[in-house]
Amino acid sequence: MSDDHHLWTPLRQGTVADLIARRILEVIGSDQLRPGDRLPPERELAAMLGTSRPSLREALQSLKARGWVDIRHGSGVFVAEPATTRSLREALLAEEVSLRELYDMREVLELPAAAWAAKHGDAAKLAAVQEAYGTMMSANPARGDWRRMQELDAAFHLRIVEAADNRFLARTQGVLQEILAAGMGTTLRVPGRLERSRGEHERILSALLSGNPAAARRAALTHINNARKAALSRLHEQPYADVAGRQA
Amino acid sequence: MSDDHHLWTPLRQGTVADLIARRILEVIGSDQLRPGDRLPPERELAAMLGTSRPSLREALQSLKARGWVDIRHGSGVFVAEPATTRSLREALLAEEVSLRELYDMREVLELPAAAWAAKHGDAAKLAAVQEAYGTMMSANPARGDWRRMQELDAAFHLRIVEAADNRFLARTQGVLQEILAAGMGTTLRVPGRLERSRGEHERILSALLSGNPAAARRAALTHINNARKAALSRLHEQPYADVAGRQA
DNA sequence: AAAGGTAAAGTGGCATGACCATTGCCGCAG
DNA sequence: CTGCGGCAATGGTCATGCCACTTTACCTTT
Repeated sequence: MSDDHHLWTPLRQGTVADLIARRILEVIGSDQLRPGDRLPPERELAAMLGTSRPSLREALQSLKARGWVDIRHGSGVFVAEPATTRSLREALLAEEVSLRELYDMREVLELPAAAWAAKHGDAAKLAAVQEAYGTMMSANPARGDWRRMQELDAAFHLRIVEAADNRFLARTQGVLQEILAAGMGTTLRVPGRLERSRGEHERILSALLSGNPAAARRAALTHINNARKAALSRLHEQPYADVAGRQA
Repeated sequence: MSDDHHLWTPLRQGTVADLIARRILEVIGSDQLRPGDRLPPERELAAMLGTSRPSLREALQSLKARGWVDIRHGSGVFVAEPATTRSLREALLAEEVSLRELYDMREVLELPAAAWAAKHGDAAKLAAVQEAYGTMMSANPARGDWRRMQELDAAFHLRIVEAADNRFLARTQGVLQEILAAGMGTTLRVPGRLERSRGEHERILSALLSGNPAAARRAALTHINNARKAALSRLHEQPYADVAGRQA
């Protein structure tokens, strides 16, 4: 059989509910409708779109799940605030796996990785670790650019795992970091955490460079445990302080 | 006015669609329904939940938007595969990972898993491990059904990891097993391997049931090392003999 | 016997229409 | 001017019927 199938696109793609959802997103995206604005009543909107009310409602549920609209019984459907959107998405990501599971997984991956890197890591990859360390140390946190600080931190740990010379391990660590970053902000903003973290990083690095697997393992464990504590304290304080009261 | 309002909780919280969605998530989260499984037909499920089909459909659209289910016109509603698992597998299949890396990864994942399962594993999940063990022992290898033997073996190890109560860990192990199975046949056909493997499994299981983390860890390490040797010896003989032509 | 087409059953997709529940406003009574 | 009661607007839920897609089994054709 030939590979012409990609030439033919369906006349109408997706279900009606999906089409409606996309259409509404277009309108919101084009600023014809701004956060806080009310959409037309379901009955009217369905008529305008030439569909039934159930189909429209399915589309609205989909948008609501993704945090784009806010449905209030008795008053109407409103375009949601962007802040609400973001926190909702984060909450959903966090719901998938708990913080405990994620940090336990860090132990599973990073302790053997540190040990292996110290034992077998070749010079080039260890140099990459060292370079990431240097970049991180020279970054200035005064500007409050926490996002960049987090990226540098993640890069440092990823270099270590890569030095362990196991692609499966490295890939898994990459996915773990993604989830961790998406589910919560950096833990470095916890008072005093940044300074302590730097010291811990230094201990890990020197253990790697001196080729001491046991020390590298211990240093990594200490670091992860402290990061875990910081993450938990951050959760207990004021999670999502900027959207307080707007939650469903 | 007094602050008694928190004493009074609404009889039923949220809309029916939301309740249904939460209910389905519970079922999925409790592992009674696994990725790839099909949900009951909409009509039946709606009847079981005591609601109407439109309400159920709204809930399904919400779950679909959040990536929990996969709805296929004409065939059914299926539990979706977590995005993390999918991306991991794709990335790993693209680049060819070596046997060494795969078996090293088994150590990384399964040693802590065995230790945790022995230490904290709840009775139900340990019972699942024992059941998998029984099924594996009662299977008759005389029929030469190596594919089934391998599946049972993989199931046994997966149950252990699941007993460690970490969903991220369990998913990663699932991907690892898939790749291991796709890349090479079972190592159980190596002469004498089946018998030795059974003894090793028995030692792991008894360590788990007696709640001895250190012993569980040692037993798992021994098992993996022996499996690695068998895999290597098999590789030198007739690599991929039994899976030729069965690949996608 | 193998290949292909066809019909039927199972399942999701969509529409209609009716009624219930909540909210917010407006007018009326005090 | 204030309070409250009712009414209209709007989302929430349900029942029912039919359409569209997928899959499977069977039957025809070669």
